[in-house]
Amino acid sequence: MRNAEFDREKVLRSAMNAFMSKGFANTSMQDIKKATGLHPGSIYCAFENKRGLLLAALEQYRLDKETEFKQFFPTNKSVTDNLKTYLESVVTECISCDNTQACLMTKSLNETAEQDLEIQKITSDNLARFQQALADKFEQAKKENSIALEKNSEHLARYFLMGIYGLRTFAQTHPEPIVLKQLAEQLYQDVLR
Amino acid sequence: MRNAEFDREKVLRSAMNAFMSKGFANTSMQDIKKATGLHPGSIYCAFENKRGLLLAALEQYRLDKETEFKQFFPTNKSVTDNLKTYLESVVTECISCDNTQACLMTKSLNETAEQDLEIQKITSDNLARFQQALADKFEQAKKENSIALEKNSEHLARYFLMGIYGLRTFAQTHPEPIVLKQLAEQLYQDVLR
DNA sequence: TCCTTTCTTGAATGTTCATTCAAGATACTC
DNA sequence: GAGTATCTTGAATGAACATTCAAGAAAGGA
Repeated sequence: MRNAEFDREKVLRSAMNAFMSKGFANTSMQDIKKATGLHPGSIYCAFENKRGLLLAALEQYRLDKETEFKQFFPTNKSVTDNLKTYLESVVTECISCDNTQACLMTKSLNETAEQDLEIQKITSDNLARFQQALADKFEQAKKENSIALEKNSEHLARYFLMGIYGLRTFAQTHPEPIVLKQLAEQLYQDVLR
Repeated sequence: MRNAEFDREKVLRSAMNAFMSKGFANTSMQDIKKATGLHPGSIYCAFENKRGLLLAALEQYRLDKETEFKQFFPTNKSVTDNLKTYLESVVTECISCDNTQACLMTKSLNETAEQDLEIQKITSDNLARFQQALADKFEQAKKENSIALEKNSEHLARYFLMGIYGLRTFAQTHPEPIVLKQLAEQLYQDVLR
């Protein structure tokens, strides 16, 4: 008997970062070895192949982001304030120009869109799940009387998500903090109007 | 003496489509051969290498998109109506789920961001140029009294562009026409409010 | 302490790919 | 119509890559 030596979560987070900064196709096994510290054999033993590593990394990313998202919504503050804080954190993430600036879901969706239906489904489903989480928050905001009852929570969630996508792409060309904050501010205003 | 047989613009448009549907890294020379009808030797003779082909395709894309954009702004109609028509055309393009749905600029920016500074600069500059074209339209809209004079044209252009980016990404997960049209409609309202 | 089981290692493998190049084809010039 | 310059062709090349595997290392059980 002998247990695996590596920490699965750490390895997956390293792999996530590698995929986010270089993309899946441009990340070689050597890059992965450098990032994770694991030799090819171990990777193949644990995740079957490079694609399997991406699938596992996507799942870990989902878990991490869901946990992170929940932490932005403490019940002692209003949902709308929390949404604002969350949006500001997205901007902060965009500004801190490290390789983690992209979203692994959208990046993978973009790269493997037409070529890998399973990955397309996984990423689409996860983004839809995030959208639903947002819709739940808007529904809650109605109960707190922060937004009008006649508003459609699902539409608001879609629009907010669209804004985040846009913000992220925009940040790749203009990483100027002031500009990004201004855009986020208007997005927030427009959604909560 | 002998002239080249192929039509450079046609070849570049075929290459553009190949790169947009599969991405740069995932498009092999065989794919390019199939798409353009040109054998490797001819490609290398005309564009130096695969990357050179991308650079030429990016330039052609810019030219094509600038021409297309101008056609959306006939002077016999109001700028705001033209902007609306343009936005609707973006949605239509997203819906017609063919491989041309993505924008070659953002796709290339996403894929080669950290690895190729020259391509990063080219794509960023071209997107900034597009943003300026939008700002000009908003400035013009002020003169037509369609938007308030105190509005900042540059901010409006950035926000509008952010919306287009978001719309395009959103369309990859939800290509439902009604939803996309609704999002575009609100974007238009929010910008012109 | 030794044995067995499992994990780790990294060189070897075979494939895919961008790129090259020499032979062949074609159009233009004189 | 012959000669030449240029373009086209596609097989050959070599590099990079994902993947495999057999040998070595380490941990737990007896």
